[in-house]
Amino acid sequence: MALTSIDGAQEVRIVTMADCHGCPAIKRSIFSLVAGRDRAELITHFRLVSFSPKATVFHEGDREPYLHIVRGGIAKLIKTGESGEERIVRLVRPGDAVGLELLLGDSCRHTVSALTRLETCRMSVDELRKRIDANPELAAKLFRQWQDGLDNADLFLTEFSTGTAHARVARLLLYMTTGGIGENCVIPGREDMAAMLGLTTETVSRITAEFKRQGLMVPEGEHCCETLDREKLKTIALSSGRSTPGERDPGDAAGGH
Amino acid sequence: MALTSIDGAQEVRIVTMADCHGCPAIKRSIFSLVAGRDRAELITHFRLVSFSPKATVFHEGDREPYLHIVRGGIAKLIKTGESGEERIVRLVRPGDAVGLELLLGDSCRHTVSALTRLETCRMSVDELRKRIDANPELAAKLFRQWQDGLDNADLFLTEFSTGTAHARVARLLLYMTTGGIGENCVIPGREDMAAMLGLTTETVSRITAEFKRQGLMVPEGEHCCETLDREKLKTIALSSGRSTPGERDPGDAAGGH
DNA sequence: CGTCGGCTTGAAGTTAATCAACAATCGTGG
DNA sequence: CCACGATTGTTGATTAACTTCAAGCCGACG
Repeated sequence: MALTSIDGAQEVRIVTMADCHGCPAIKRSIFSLVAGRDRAELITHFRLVSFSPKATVFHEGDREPYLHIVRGGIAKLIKTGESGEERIVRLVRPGDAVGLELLLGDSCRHTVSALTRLETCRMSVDELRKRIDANPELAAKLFRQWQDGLDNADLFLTEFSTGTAHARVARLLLYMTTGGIGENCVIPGREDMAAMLGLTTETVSRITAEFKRQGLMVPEGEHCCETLDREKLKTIALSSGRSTPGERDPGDAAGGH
Repeated sequence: MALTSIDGAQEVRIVTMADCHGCPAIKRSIFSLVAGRDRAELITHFRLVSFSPKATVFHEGDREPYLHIVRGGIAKLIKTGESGEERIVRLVRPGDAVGLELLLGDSCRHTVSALTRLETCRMSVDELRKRIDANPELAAKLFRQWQDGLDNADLFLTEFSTGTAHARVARLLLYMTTGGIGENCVIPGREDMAAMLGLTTETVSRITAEFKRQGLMVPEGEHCCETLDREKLKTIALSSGRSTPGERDPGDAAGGH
């Protein structure tokens, strides 16, 4: 067995002012408005943590003393069903906080793990609570974070859990490679895609393979894909699925060789 | 055209202290800790609003000056897709707030309408904002509200958008008649169920009919259902669906007559 | 009494899951 | 550097599940 429960392949470091300045998440972060001397004090409570892909940040049900703000990379939030199946309920990107529920004294709602290489800024829940009481603007920032989470959840519900398999895959590809999440061009593994879309890995594989054959996506490097035909994918994302009626594409049918 | 946009079949009333005392939502409400003189002042900004089933509270995209706290009944939050199809992304119950996003200056995220007869306590967004700045405990209450929304969204994602149609319907029935939502015994119309489960009304109808024939649910009155076989429904909710292999049930097959 | 909306049912057609095999890729250690 | 086993991705054949289209039913209501 691989020691799945202890895959905290992480590394921890003190945070410097330089880290903060270079932080790609600073704008969206809840601490964006804390500056100068205050920030200097604040960051003594921070730690930089990095996780290799698939490493775990939280386990569902745990009661952690820290929450994390994502600095770089993408993390997935997983709910494990009673029958053991895993469902990815949303992805988080730089600037998002994970573990906000800890602020309320609750236990972790999801298992959070790294989809890509992940870097977070870790902070004590208690410390954060103190600051919230003192600073109403911070509360507003947190409202926004929660709202972002909700919007994200709605997105997964409306875009990734509705419609045909073709439409879902198309929508996910667009999502992963546009403003929403994709700074670069990250295409998750088939299993992760399946867990986001409520499909099987086989189905996802078939459909992505089909898209590739049709030239709608051209893989570049590992889990990366620079060129995709956004327009056509958008059509598929909207329509109920396959090639638009009337516009059959003779190219693919014979694809299997 | 039916004036669909103006189906605000509502009635508005000033709020009295007695209303507050009798409020079934008082415990979960964000204002639970405001009492005495403060409350007396507070409620001058409240209005009681009641909606008949299907009436609309908010329209997605609108910028309303009020948010609502549900006092009684159940409301549905609807997202309308680009192709016009409606998806119910969650239900809210007494004590829940709708329109929190208005606090952040955003427009309404969902079309909110009454599933059952609905009574809400309406409040000015601006007034609420003032109070938040003055009262950190209120912020904490709001955190909780947002978190409840998130939990609810996760529930819809994991319970109602995954698994076979049988499992989904079973889970929804259990949800509607247990702690989660169901004080009484509300069974939504087939179309609403379909919109929550990502299925067609026909499929939902078939499955509920099947459940009825098997005696798993016995309708009582209009959209109400007192007796249901929770245990068997739980089994169906977990398993991938129909009668467990080996334990075929001879009762149903001939059901059609 | 007739019509309308919501529910049920049937038959046919599609779609995606399942089971099973195989290919490609990765990481590891020889 | 290559060989090996272990993942991860691809593909096919088959079956089960759900949708679609179409019709009929029932109760409410004008």
